[in-house]
Amino acid sequence: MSEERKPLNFIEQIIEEDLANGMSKNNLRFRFPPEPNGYLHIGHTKAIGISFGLGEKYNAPVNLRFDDTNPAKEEQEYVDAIKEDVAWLGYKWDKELFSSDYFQQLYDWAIHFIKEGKAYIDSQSSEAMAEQKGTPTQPGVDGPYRNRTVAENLELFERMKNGEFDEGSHILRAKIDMQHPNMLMRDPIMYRILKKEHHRTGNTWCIYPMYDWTHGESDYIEQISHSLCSLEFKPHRELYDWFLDQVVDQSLIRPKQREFARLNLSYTIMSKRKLLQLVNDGIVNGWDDPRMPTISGLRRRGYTPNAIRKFVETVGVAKRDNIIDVSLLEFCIREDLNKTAPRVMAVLDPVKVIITNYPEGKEEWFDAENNQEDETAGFRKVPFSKELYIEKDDFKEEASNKFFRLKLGGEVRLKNAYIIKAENVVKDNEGNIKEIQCTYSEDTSKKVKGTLHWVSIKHAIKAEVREYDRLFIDEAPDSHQDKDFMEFVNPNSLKTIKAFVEPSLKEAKIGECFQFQRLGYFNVDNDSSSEQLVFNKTVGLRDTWAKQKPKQNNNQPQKPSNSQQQRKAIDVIQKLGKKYTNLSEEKQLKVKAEIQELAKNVSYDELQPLFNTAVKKVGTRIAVALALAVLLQNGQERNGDVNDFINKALEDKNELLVFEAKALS
RNA sequence: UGGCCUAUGGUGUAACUGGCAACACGUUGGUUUUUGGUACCAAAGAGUCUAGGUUCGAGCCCUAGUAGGCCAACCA
Repeated sequence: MSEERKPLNFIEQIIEEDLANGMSKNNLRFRFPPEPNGYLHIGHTKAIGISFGLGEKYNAPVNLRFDDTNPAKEEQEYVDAIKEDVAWLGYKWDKELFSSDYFQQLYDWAIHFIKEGKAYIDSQSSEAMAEQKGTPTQPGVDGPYRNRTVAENLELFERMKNGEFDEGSHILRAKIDMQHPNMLMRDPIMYRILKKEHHRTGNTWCIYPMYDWTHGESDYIEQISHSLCSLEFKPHRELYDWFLDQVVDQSLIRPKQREFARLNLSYTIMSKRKLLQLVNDGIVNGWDDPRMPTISGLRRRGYTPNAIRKFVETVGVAKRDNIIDVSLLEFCIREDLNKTAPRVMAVLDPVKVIITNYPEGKEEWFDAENNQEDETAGFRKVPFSKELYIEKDDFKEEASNKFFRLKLGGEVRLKNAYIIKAENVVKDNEGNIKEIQCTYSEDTSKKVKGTLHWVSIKHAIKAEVREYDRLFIDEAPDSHQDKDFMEFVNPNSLKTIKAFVEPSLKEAKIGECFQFQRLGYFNVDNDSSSEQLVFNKTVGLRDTWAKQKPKQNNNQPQKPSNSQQQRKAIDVIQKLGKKYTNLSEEKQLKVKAEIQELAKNVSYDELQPLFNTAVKKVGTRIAVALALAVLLQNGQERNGDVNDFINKALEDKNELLVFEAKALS
């Protein structure tokens, strides 16, 4: 078997390098460290996928560690929800751990720091400390308590721990460097007083360690080899390493923090705080609302772990900011459901069809294939009768032959049943179509272009269908400095429909996924009961017909084409020039004309700097020559610079350039 | 008066560590089809932010610039 080299992402490359440099594969260990202060969302799935994915790839353990150092925000409810979500995604953690497990060890180390003169108690207000800290562009200054004696520090810290002081009156800081260019190194806080009950340690502690102090040391205690987090923690790495330096035993694994770009999805927000606001403001009905990008929301919407994992895998891992198009997510769920979801028929927006030549009272039960993508899926029975529903959109009195659904005088196939022909329509006083009268033919071998889905009115079950649209109408709702993301909330993100579904769906269970043929994928919502079936639309089928129809809603995002036009002519010329020499002769002529046209809007001052373009950049020089010709024609005088440029071009070995230069001389 | 990170088709990620840019989504055609779905075929779309440099050769290395992001919570 030839070994295929699958490209490695930069984190895998780092690991491979470490392995090559002698690290044992057995020492590989990862962790996923959520703070239990909210629900996991699709963005977290990337972090989960990276660390757990590495665990699977290298057969290494992955800990689930709750970063619970702030009792004010964290709750058991979130711990449970997070565990459920990670497990649902199909990942298995090695140990379930909590940073709070390490509070004693952290405390002991802190004492050690104080004794070594590497930490001290500060007793100022947070405002005073913030002022001394400086700004990103200005260094900080030492505070008045920075040089307390070890004995004094030890005593105060002891009393902090014993609860003798109020919140905010003292803190423990690492003693590093108040002038450090990295603000995180300007004597960062290690402990603060918080007289709150902790979800796990109760009232044992009233001082709690800060993230920076806790995280690296927790990694070290657990012997995590690679500690992976998102980009905004990059500046923390220096501090992470500093803290580690103070305690690390050379014979043990020293964890490495590495950072990747977090996932952003178009038309979506990822901030827990903002998601919470949607919940609190009643924009959505809870964290698991199917419109939410939370894992629980996606689950309820009908997304599968498979699809989400595939998505995260496809998205890749790198270090630059990104916005992933939701269409990729939709592709992943369609791809998965196409293979697995049983097909059924449902009519969401019904219009009545009467089959005039079908006997009154007769019914037939046809075999219908459950899933042509899956041979083992089998068949079910669907009932047929004289009166049916089809979709309103599937009928037009008159239409061009591009419309191959039902029209007067035309024939279509009813999926799994007969071919019918529309003969007549009955309308109410206002001209709305009340029923379509058709005749059927038992010859089903005939070739007809359209196939429609339908339900027998007599047998159909009423069901509620919830159709969702994106929650925001802006591609990046929280990226506008001047506008609040709430301004972009889509008021029509939920549409509730009374639909008719085939009777086989009567026994459908909560969570089950179906393809409503020709419409999309739907799953049974939690709100569903034996009296009232409720479906969520997970995602529609690809609909190439909809694209052909003239667009009715002109809310199309404006094309960024004007920004293209606004690009300065000289820049465009430069760009065109670059590829000039690689083009076919025919295309060269086109580009040449384009450059000549653009050159009319170029000033000499813009062009002049390009005269000394590097010799090897022939294409650019040709473009300059072409533009120069236009300028000269329009009265630009030939000065020394111009002549130098021309002469140099004449001496070039590239024929095209020489040709254009000759035209100038 | 700063530090750090990033820059490749519309989007995302690659490019065997320097050898004339690939894959997926999306887009556009077409074939098949009892889903205008799926599957399959094909096409268009970037010459790698700019300018210099090193090199026989640069998307990969160096220098300078530009643009974007992150850093001033007793949050994580």
